[in-house]
Amino acid sequence: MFDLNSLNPQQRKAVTHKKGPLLLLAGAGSGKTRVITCRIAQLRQQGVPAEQILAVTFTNKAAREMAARVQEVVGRKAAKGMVIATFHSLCVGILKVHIDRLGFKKNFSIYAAADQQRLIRDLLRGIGAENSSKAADQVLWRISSAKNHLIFPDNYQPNDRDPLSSLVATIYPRYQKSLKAFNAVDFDDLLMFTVQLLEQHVDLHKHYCERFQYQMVDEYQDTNPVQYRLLKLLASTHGNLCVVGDDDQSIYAFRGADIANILDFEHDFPGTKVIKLEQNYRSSGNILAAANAVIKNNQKRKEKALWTDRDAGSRIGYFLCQDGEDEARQVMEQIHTEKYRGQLNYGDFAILYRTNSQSRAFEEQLRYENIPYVLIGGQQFFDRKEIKDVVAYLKIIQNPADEVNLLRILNYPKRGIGEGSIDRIIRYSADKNRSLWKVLQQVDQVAEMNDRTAAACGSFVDLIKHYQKRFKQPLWLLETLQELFTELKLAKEIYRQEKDPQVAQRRVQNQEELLNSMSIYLERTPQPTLAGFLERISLFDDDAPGKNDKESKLALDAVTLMSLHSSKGLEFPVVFLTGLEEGFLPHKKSIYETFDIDEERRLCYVGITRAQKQLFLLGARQRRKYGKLEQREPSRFLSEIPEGLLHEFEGEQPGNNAPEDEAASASHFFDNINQMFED
DNA sequence: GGGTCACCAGTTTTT
DNA sequence: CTGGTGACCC
Repeated sequence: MFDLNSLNPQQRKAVTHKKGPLLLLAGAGSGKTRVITCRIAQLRQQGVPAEQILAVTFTNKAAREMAARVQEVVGRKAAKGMVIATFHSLCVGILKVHIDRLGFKKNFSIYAAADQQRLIRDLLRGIGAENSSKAADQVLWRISSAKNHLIFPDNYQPNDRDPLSSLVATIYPRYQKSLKAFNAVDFDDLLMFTVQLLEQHVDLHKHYCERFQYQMVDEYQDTNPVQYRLLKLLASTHGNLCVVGDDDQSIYAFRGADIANILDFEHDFPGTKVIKLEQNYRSSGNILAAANAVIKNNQKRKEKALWTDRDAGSRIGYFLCQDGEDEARQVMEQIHTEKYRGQLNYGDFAILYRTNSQSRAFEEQLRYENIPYVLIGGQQFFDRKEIKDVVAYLKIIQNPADEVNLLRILNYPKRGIGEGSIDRIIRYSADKNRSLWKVLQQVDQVAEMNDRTAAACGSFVDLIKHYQKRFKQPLWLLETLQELFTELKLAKEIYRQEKDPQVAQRRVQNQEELLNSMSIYLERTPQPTLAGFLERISLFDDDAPGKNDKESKLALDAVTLMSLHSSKGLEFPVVFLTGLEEGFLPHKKSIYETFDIDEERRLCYVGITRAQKQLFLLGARQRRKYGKLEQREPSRFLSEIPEGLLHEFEGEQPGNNAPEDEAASASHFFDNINQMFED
């Protein structure tokens, strides 16, 4: 168990709160995860059955960590039956049981971005609209945003002033209809349909209110309107809703998060008890003072101020650099100095920036200096073509109605079903109003289908049916997957297509990661099924020990490079907050288009509060952008930090004569060459 | 079906 | 300046 005396007074109050709505305003580094786990333990101790406890997070990582810590505190047995899940997996769990009430079959597929985009592009082509990936993304973005606001296709109102919205009004209903025909739902549907189910079916609503009498929500400031509605529904009978969050760290407005959810919580849930956690256990005094000074410029916020009983620590370094390269070099210099001075590892440093494109200058410099680094963000494992191809097979085996994925693999690897034949099959399917899968099974009825193509379709159908049977054997999932790889000769196909053998090898290895993923799934799941495996990977609950996993990346001893958004929730002894210039932070879009400087300020606040011991702020006087040199102004947020907290450095002297510069970098270059030979 | 070239756009992104 | 995409050609 845990010791109440080890908590500070506010934490203790939060942990012992039992009934009624609770708003926990948890500042950065205030030990909120600890409070959540202890509160769950406390509830159990007071006799609340595990089954009645629900804890919701945004990310799989957060859910996994919370589950692990709860188990640590209360023990495995007392934790059994609790639901600690992401919003999405909670909803999948509910839909898996009840989605037939919405007219879907229970083996429904989940469409991720790539599947969605393919479908939207098909639909755009169908109405003769511009079918570029960017047009599709725009439409998709609007549909997603509608769904986040619980606007169903028949309620979508196009806006006369906005040409895109009339296109969306056309596409959205068709998109939704296609999804249903394919027995598929997208990520936003998972939430929207769950809300719909609970709103339309009183018995289900009642059932889940009784089931989950105590709810805890982490990162509540990031909830969007659907999530809010879902929580409101679940809390409507017993109302023991405890939300934890920090309005100052709300940085996801662009994807629908509504900061009003946390600001208005007391109003929305009458009788709310509010507790502020303001003692910070992460950062030194100067860092907190800077963070507080910046964030207090936001008007709409819950008043709070972080404090610590630790030392002020060293002052915050500010480097006004000549340009982007100079900025990168200053960071390197500080890494060398601080690493030596503080006996630190490379893993203790993080370089943060507003936009991912800013990582390049740092990457180049780090590589030049032979400093190990990891780049967080970028292409996701399951977004890679070779992975999507294999997953498409699995999805078809599970749900042959899924036509987006069916078309993806019908002729991959090539089996002699050309574009023309595919067109004829699609047209026949549309004419007769029969599913593609059905048409493929009676392909001889399609006119103008030559025998060879018909035979190819036949063997494709047989292949899928064969594996449908094979994958029903839960004990042989891994072997069957291996068998599928071998039968499809996927590795061969990749080597054939990809000229660069190294790239090809990497892609084959990526596919093999999927086998690892499966074997981990088998180890952890008492009753494994193909559907269960697909659900995991569709929800990005990526167990693959892949190099692209944020957690395993952070385990290496390497400097971390990531966007401010990705950094939320993490901490590092030394943090470099880079690109502190007008146009980057605040970003120019926020200045001229969305007019939400406050969100940028929160982003800055998130960056500052990642630092434990040492914070460096950097910005450049000029920067090369889109090929030409641009003058830059220091960020307005810098002037919000009291001067006494800062220690200002100048970067390279302006007008440094070129010859000297070249000589310096040349000698550096030879140093590195020499080092290489010494190894 | 694949390779090349011209053109365009350029914030953040869990699930 | 880059990377990604679409059109076009073999």
